[in-house]
Amino acid sequence: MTETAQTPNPITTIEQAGAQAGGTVTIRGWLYNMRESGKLLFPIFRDGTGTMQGVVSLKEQPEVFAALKGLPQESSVVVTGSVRTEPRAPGGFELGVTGLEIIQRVPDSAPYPIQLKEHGVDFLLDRRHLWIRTPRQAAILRIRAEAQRAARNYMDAQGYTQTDAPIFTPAACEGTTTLFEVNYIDDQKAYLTQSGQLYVEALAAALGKVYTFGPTFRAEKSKTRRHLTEFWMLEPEAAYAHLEDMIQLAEGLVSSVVQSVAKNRTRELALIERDVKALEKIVPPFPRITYDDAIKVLQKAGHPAKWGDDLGGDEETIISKEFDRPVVIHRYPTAMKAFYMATDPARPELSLSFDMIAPEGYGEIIGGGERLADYDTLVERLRAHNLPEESFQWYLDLRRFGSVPHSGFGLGLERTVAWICGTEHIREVIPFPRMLYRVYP
RNA sequence: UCCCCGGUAGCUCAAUGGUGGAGCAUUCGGCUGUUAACCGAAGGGUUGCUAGUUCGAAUCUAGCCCGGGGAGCCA
Repeated sequence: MTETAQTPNPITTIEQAGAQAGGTVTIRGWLYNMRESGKLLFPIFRDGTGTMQGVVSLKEQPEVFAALKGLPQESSVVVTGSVRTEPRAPGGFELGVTGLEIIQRVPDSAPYPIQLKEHGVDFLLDRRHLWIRTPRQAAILRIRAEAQRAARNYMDAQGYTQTDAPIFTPAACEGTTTLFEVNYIDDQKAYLTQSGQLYVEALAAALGKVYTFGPTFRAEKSKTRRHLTEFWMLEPEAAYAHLEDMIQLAEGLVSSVVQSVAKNRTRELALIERDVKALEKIVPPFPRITYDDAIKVLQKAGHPAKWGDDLGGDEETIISKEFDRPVVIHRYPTAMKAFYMATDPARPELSLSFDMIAPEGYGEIIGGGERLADYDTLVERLRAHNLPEESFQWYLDLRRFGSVPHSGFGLGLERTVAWICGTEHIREVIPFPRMLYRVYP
């Protein structure tokens, strides 16, 4: 592509174009769609920042008209024209096109596959690399970026240092879920991390308050709208922190992320038709109930739950529907939580754990709690969970050398963003979703 | 791994066991304010695969393949 900077008109983005009404600008992008009406063409351009309608009249711009007429969807173009206020145009502005440079013309023999109409999920996921060009998908990805930025800002402001846990790990962090095994160098086996949890504990003992924010992998055969095999998790961990500290941090983090998106991505939220009012209500403190009370709520709702049962998706939905904000459920039975979870000294059958359940049935977005600090108890738990002790020697070192109370949690980015966006499925909120039976494109 | 639903034109979907259709997309024609524009015409099919029942199967049966949703498990 040739450099077009020699054009006398300023190159601008569609997002910025409205501010230059009355002026002439150049936009570099793609032809999103085109409507024709006799001797008038209404091309709609997109450039990644938005879409803008153009107008070309045969009478006034015969050369541009001829070049544009019949140009297939998604052909790349550099267009020049005058920006003007136009109530009839979507967005309120339109571009009176006076110049057109076609960078690449999509061949007529193989037209762009994605139309401006509904498609099936399978079709779209097979063409995810093109699907992300549609305004809705682009808006969701911008909201994701805002959520990530806001999350980092909040953690940094709370005095947490961002660190990074390894992707290759020698063994499971938690014995329960399935791991992706990879061939490491010279016949060694390694696994893709399912959580940075253990490593972030070591980093907390080194740096005090830390968090990681990166991809994690779970080879679970889960086929639901809430699951991905590769997803991003933000995992804070703080030395000398207790359960209550983490619940408050989680409330602050989630509300800060939601408020930032509501404030800074209003255009995108409007485009995907998400009710901002529901988001503005997300301010701390969030409702909290104990696991004990959660069981009672379920029983009152006519659900045959009994103490000791795990809370599945249906149960979470029943509880979350009682509130219009995320709800914190804390102190689950020790038996149903990971081996490293600390127990409640007042009631040893309970763990100092908590989950945060998003409203509207989006499920668990946070899981965490206080960690076991005692060496002997931790060794007992490793054995009880049938975990290979030799792989955890470095982790046990954290209890040998200056063990302290410490706590943390994991926040699932995609579930959080899916809830904020109100998307049907979690796969829409990550650029290239990795799911059961789907690793293409 | 288990349970439920689906697979028909490029896409979204119709079609009582009796000649496989529509809208959109594509190509051609028309239209000076369109809003997934509209109007007219044309091309486009091994009905997921295999076997079976039947005079006759997109339709009924069995097996397999692929996809979706859910359970379990989890963020």
